[in-house]
Amino acid sequence: MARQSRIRRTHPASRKAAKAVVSRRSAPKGKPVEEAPYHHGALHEALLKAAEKVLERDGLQGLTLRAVAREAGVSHAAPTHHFGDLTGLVSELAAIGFRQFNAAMAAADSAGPSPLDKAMARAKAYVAYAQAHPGMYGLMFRTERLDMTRPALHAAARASFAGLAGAIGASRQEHIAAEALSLDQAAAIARAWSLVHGFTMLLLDGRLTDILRRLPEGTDAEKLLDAMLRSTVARPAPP
Amino acid sequence: MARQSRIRRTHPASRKAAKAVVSRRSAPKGKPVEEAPYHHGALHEALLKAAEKVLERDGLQGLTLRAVAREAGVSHAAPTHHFGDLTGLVSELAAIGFRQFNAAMAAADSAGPSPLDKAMARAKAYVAYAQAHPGMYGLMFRTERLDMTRPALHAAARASFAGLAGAIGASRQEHIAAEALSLDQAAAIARAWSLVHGFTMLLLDGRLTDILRRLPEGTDAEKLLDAMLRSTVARPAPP
DNA sequence: GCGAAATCTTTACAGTGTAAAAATCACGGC
DNA sequence: GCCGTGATTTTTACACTGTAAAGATTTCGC
Repeated sequence: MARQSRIRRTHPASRKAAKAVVSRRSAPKGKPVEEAPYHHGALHEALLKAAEKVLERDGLQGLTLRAVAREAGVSHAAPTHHFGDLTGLVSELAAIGFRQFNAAMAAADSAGPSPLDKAMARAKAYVAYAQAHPGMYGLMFRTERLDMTRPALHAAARASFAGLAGAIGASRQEHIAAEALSLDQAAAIARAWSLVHGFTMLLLDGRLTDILRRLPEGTDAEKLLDAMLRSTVARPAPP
Repeated sequence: MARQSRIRRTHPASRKAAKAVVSRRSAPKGKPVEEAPYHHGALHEALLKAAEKVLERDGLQGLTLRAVAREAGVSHAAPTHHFGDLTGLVSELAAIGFRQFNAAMAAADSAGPSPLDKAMARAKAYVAYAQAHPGMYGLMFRTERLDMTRPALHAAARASFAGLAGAIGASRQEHIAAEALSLDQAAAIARAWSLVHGFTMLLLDGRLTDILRRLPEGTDAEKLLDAMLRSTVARPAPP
């Protein structure tokens, strides 16, 4: 699609026309005088970093193959060799997102004495990651252009789910097997995941701003999340 | 973006080159012999119907202005005059989706004697609508290209939220004011909405297939939803 | 060192959104 | 009745996108 906002292009026109130019590729923040070699050397990772930058700066709409190539200072077709197509790039980036997310969840796991505190801390870490990296979370959960059969993405997403299932199992003092699940266990997992994922999506989509505006002065999303999780314990009334 | 799948185009090339052709525009299922007038007459609604058709057939990715114009048998620029841009068309279509959704929820409201049964019926109707119209639900909740300030969309979405809030209030035997909300009320609303919306999104995204596969033979999404809602009542352990 | 393979650029093409101009028709005032 | 004005629709044009194919350059195994 043609985006309306014009974006500055960093890639110079042609090598032949750039006789006097010292550096053919000028990465946005790279050292200025380096003679950029024809072979980048570590373009794979550079493209992924550029992609994350573009994603968080311009959103999902702005995350295009050509924008990433511009950000990395290479020709627009360079990413193809490393990722095949846009789905490939997006999937690799989503895998990075899942690994970041897993690390954030693991870090939150240490806090809290009681299992209830642990669960609250995990839920808050979940939402906090999504708020800190809205582009990434959106990429991981709201994009149809993900190829879940890619090994890196599949493994990272699976690890994320295993962490969730393990936490649920621990809070119920059960072991959750890798294969079979009881309906009760599945319901507990689906309930926890749906609750926190749904809240996150509604929050990122701005669907909760109306609710937040009607609350007492200065009540933010985290307070609402806290109250919601607490009410899940105290008040057994279903929707 | 350039889509890979070639799509047949129904719109003939040029009027001047179509001397022998009786009907200039041949709508996909219209009566064959009608001489299509230059002015369509009801193009606005025809475009919206075509858009819904394209959405449910080709998904969000396939919902383009030009595809809708082809489906309706008009030139690719015709929708611009009626909707301004793609955001306009998508927003009007989302408004239709919210109205459909509201009607489905209202229809489910009659069932069930106890308030708990009512709540379960509402939740099931919610998920059922999304499963029956996955494209529409995705459009309503997973698209950044929505202009929520458009009157039709704003009103329809607001009505949908009011229905939810009203149902929560009824189940708590409270009146939920249009302006102020207590933290407790907001938490109850956020909890119900997050739970059902999160479940729906995970389900539509295929993120629950792993869970469903590990369940006893023949357990489908509705059974899992039922168990999840029931466990929300019976089991007070948070995530 | 040298040929083969990997990496990167150029070129090309079909598809997209959107703006502007041209064409066609409906309709109200005379 | 008819004519101009405005609404509706098509044509044309352009910048952007993904992707394929071919050429240029460098690295690497031998």
